[in-house]
Amino acid sequence: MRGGDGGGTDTRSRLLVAAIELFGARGFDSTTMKDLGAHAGVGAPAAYNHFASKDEILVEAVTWAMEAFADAVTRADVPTAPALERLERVVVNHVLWQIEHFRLARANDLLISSDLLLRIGQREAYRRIRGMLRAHLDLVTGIIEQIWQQSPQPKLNARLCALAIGSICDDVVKWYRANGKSSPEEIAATFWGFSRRVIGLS
Amino acid sequence: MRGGDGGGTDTRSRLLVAAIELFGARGFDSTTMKDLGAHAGVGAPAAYNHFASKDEILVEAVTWAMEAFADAVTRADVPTAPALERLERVVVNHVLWQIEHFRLARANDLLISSDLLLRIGQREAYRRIRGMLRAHLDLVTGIIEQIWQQSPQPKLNARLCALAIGSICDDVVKWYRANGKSSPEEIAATFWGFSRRVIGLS
DNA sequence: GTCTATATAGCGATAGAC
DNA sequence: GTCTATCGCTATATAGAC
Repeated sequence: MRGGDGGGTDTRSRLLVAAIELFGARGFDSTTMKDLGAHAGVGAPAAYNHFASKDEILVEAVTWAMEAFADAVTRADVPTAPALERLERVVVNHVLWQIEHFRLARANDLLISSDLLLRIGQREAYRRIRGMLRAHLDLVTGIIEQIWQQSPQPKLNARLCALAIGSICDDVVKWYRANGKSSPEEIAATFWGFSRRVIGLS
Repeated sequence: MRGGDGGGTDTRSRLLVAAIELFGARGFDSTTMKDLGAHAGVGAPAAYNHFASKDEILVEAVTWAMEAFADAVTRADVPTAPALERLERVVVNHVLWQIEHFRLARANDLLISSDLLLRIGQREAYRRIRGMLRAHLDLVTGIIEQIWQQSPQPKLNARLCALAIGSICDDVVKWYRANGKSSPEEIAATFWGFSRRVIGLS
């Protein structure tokens, strides 16, 4: 866990960046220590001055990425604001984060959906990461229920709506390809429209 | 390409099943030829009596999986039916297929989103698979536009709506975990409700 | 068509010089 | 803190017996 500085400014942090980029692009197993080192401007053995193993690089990188996501989205929420505005901010922040850090986001999605951390025996890191994802889902679920208290929508399940919104936002990169002429802000606005309709608002 | 029989009934087809299951669960690189053979009841060298390489097993397996999806969803469409019914059938078939063949679906999602085929130099297979995905997206887009001709919805983009529906359906396995008590048919009905709202129907 | 044995290559990780 | 050299291991793929 260290001091929580996100990795410093030297070889160590460059290795974390390399891990995100290369694990996300090619996967964990087919990225070699030599690749990581080369991307950070050093040789393979130098990485072992900063991390105990390749597995540890993965854990630190994915943790760093998830905390960055939480900072940008979950922790940017203001619980006292009107519920509808809160949901809009969460959705827009989520979409913008996915677009601005698409390699990082893609790496996280791949690693999480393939249960890689479990496979290599990193149970504690796995639980921690999933806990952060669940916290985000809980936040969205709660906001949706709060919105419905003000304008009831009895036939829907807030948890499933939150999942639907999350599924759409996580796939934002596909949309960029399909609609390359739009700015990130326009894409975010489109997504906010989808989210409103998913939860039953006009 | 062979005769298009889907792999026969012997070791060859068991190897294809093993490839889907294991590539989907652990990824391509960390699944060994020994693993594949063991899952098919033979040793590692026996696989080379049926495939030229590990890469070829991947290409054949993912092609087989995509054709199975197209058979279940895209080709089950009846172009002369009412547009709204067509969309419902496509969405429901998509969801049910993802649930019934979740390992296969998951494997395909992982392999496609990681651009694995490109990485191992299988450009032709890559283009073919992406073409099949695009065909499905084109189908849904066309149906949505047809629906809007009957009840106009000018402010929305049909392509983006098709992408949104696809993103939700592809993530169905997450929902199964979050709502384990529902039957596949209930889940499919919920998804159809989401899809209707995404395209702006009540 | 499957096996055992093996060739060949590349991986993660370490030792020790600088 | 990084390097060169190397160990130990495992992977894909092949050769040849059955």
